[in-house]
Amino acid sequence: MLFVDFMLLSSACVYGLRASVYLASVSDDSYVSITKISEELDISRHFLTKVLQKLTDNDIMESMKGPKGGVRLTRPGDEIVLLEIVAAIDGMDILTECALGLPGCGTAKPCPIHDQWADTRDEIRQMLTETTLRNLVDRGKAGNLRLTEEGEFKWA
Amino acid sequence: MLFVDFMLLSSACVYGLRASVYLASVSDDSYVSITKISEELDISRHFLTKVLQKLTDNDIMESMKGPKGGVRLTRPGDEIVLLEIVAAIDGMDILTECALGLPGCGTAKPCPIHDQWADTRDEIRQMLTETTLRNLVDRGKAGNLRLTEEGEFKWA
DNA sequence: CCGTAAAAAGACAAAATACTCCTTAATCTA
DNA sequence: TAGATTAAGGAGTATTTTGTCTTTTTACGG
Repeated sequence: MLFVDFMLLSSACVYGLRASVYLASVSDDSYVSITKISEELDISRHFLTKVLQKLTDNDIMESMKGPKGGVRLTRPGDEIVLLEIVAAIDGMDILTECALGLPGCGTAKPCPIHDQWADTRDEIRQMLTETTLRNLVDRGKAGNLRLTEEGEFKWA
Repeated sequence: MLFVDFMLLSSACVYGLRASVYLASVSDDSYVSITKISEELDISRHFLTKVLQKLTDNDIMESMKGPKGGVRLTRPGDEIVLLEIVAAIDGMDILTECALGLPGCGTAKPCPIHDQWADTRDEIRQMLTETTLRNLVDRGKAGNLRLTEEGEFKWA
């Protein structure tokens, strides 16, 4: 499922976000297998496994092996903000790096675009920090919004 | 000159922006050779040549071959906004695509993050639309801001 | 204890991006 | 007109990201 052009977030990060929203939407405390998630969201199972490992490594999810195993969120959806997921998968660079790609750009050694970009970056950070998984689930359920390419996803 | 991590803009786009700001800063009407630009900004000459071809294809720059040839901006720096350069090199996808990577996401078929992301995207678009090359040159000259990694660049 | 189901881990393949090199075409200068 | 210089064009390389496949480890259920 390759989307040809440039995006703000990597594919891996988008998959992680969608899976996290999905888990938040079905959350009783039970584990959900990655196979199930990959089928619901139409994402490559093996690739999603690797992506979600980063989230378990960062204590955003926890996993259990064996039958009845799978993954689940470590905290309720209203306590997990999007920034945690983005940071775990793509890192914080998008929120710290210079838009001109000059390493070390900052208030001490700014490039001409620095202040302009810093404002925009703060908007992104604020959005990612203020939005919880629960917010997205509520919005998704209220508006019957899609979580898959074809829009066939049914909210629990 | 490979910057390892994820960035909002591609390397090609960053090179194009830096070269454009450079040209705007030295602009009399003369052509500047790409070799000169690549040396001033410490960018691979061959790669920069390809990037700048996209800008000439999009009538942001014009070129001339032969001795005394090179490239120059087609318009004064205060008439060229950053969005033109970004669109020519990276395309408009960053300003139209869904943050969840769902093709076709929009007001008609929104994903749960759509409205949230649309606001942020508008901030980026506004910044890229309101900022001219001249703005960056003025800011660069006023603050002696760097345009290269080592900050050795001298504004004309 | 055994078979099965699931995540974890690692090797591999494909695609996109970033970069290099070589040849060709255009234009200037002598 | 000839030689030099510079952009354009095309082919090839390297690295990263994305995706696949196989094996191993862990846990459940009989």
